[in-house]
Amino acid sequence: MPRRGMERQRRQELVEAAIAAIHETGSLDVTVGQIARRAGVSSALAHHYFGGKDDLIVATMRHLMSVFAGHVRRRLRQARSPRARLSAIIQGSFTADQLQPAAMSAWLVFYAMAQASPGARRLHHVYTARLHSTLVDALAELVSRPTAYEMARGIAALIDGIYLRCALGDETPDTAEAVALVEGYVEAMIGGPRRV
Amino acid sequence: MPRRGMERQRRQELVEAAIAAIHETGSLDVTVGQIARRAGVSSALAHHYFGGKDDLIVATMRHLMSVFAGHVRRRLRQARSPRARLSAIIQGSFTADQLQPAAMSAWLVFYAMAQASPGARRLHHVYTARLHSTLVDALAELVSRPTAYEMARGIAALIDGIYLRCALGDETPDTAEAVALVEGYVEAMIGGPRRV
DNA sequence: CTTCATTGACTGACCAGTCAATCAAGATAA
DNA sequence: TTATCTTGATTGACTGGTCAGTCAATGAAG
Repeated sequence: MPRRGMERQRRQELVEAAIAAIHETGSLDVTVGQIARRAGVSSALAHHYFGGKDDLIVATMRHLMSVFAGHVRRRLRQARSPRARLSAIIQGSFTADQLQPAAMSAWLVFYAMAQASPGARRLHHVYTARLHSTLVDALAELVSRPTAYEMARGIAALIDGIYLRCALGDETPDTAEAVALVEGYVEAMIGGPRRV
Repeated sequence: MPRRGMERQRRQELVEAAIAAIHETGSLDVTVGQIARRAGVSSALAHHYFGGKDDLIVATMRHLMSVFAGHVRRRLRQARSPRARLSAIIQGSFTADQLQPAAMSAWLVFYAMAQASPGARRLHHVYTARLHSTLVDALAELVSRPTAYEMARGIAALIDGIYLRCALGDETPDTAEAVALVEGYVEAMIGGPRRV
C-alpha cells in the first residue's frame, strides 16, 4: 500500500539495514539485495533511491559521521573551558551507540573502502580534517602550537586505533575505559599527575 | 619451461603480487586472476598452490606479520635496557618497508577482512596478543603493573591508528615522525620531560 | 615412466543495475 | 460527488558481466 512521502523513511531504513548487513557479513561484500531485504523492500527500490551501491554505502557512512559530529557538537556546547572542550571531543567519540559492534564494523569497512572509492575517500578526509581542527582548536590555549599539532595527531590516531581494536576485539567495548585511555594521554602530555 | 622446486618461489611471487594488487585496487575486490597475472602465472596455478582465494590472502597477511615480527625481534636482540626494548618495538613497527603505501594498504584491508574471515581473524589475534605481551614485558620494569597494561593498550592503539592514517592519508608516511609520536606518549607517561 | 609445474577452457553461481508495469493516494475537473 | 489524471512508490523479471574454483591435458625434468 504505497503512500506518499515514503522517501525519507525508506532512506533511513535502508541506511540502518546497510549497517546491520555490513556487520553481519563483516565486509563490503554485502549485496544490495541483502540490504534491501533486511529493510523489507526490493533491491530495485534501493537503486531507485540511492542510484547505486556505492551511493548507498557512502550515504551510510555520512550517517555515521553525522551521528559522531552531533555527539561532539552537543558536548562542545556545554563545555566551559578549553580543557573541558577537549574532554567533550573525547567523550563524544566514544558514546555507547557508536561503540555498538555493528557501528564499529561499519566504520572499519568504511576505512577500508576509503582506499578505493573516491566518494568514501572524500568523506573520510572531511572527518579527519574536522576532527583535527577541532582538536587543535581546543588545544591551542593549553599547549604550544607545535605541541598542539602533535597532540592532535596523537589523539586522533589513538581514537582511530581504539575504534579498530573495538571492531576487532572480542571484549565488548567499554566507554569509560576508552575515554580513560585517551584522557590519560592528554593528562600526561599537558602535565597532569604522573603515574609510575 | 617447468622445472622442479618451483613451489617456494611461486608462492613468494604470488604473495608479493597480492600485496601489489591489493594496493592498486585498494580493496579485497582483487580477483585471483589479477594477482596471478601480475605474478606471471595463470589463476589456476594460484589455486593449485594456495587452495583458494582466502588462503592466498591469509598467506599474504602472514607474510606481512612475519616481516613485522622480524624487524622487532632483530631490534629487540640488541636492546640492553627495558627502555631500549620499548623503543625497539616502536621503531620496529615503523620501518621504511612497512610504511610503503602498498604494505599499508594491505594491512588496512586485512584489518577489514579480519572481521569476516575466520583465518584472518585468528591471525590478527596472534598479532594483537603478541604485540601486547611484548609491550607489557618491556614495560614491566618501568612502571606499575596496571600502568603497564594501560600503556600497552595505548601504544598498540597508537601504532594501529598511525598505520590507519598512513594508509589513508595523502602525505607520505614518515618513519621519524611516527616514532616520535609514540615515543612522545611513552615519555609523557613514564615521566620524561614535560612539554607545555 | 613417474612426478611436478602449468595452463586453457569451462561452469555454476552471483550480482549490480535496468525496465516496464502495477498500485495507491491525492489533485483536478465535470 | 464522481470520474479522471498525475505522481510517487514499488516490484518481478531480466541481462550482461564477473569471478572462484575445477579438470583434464600438456610438458619437462629426473
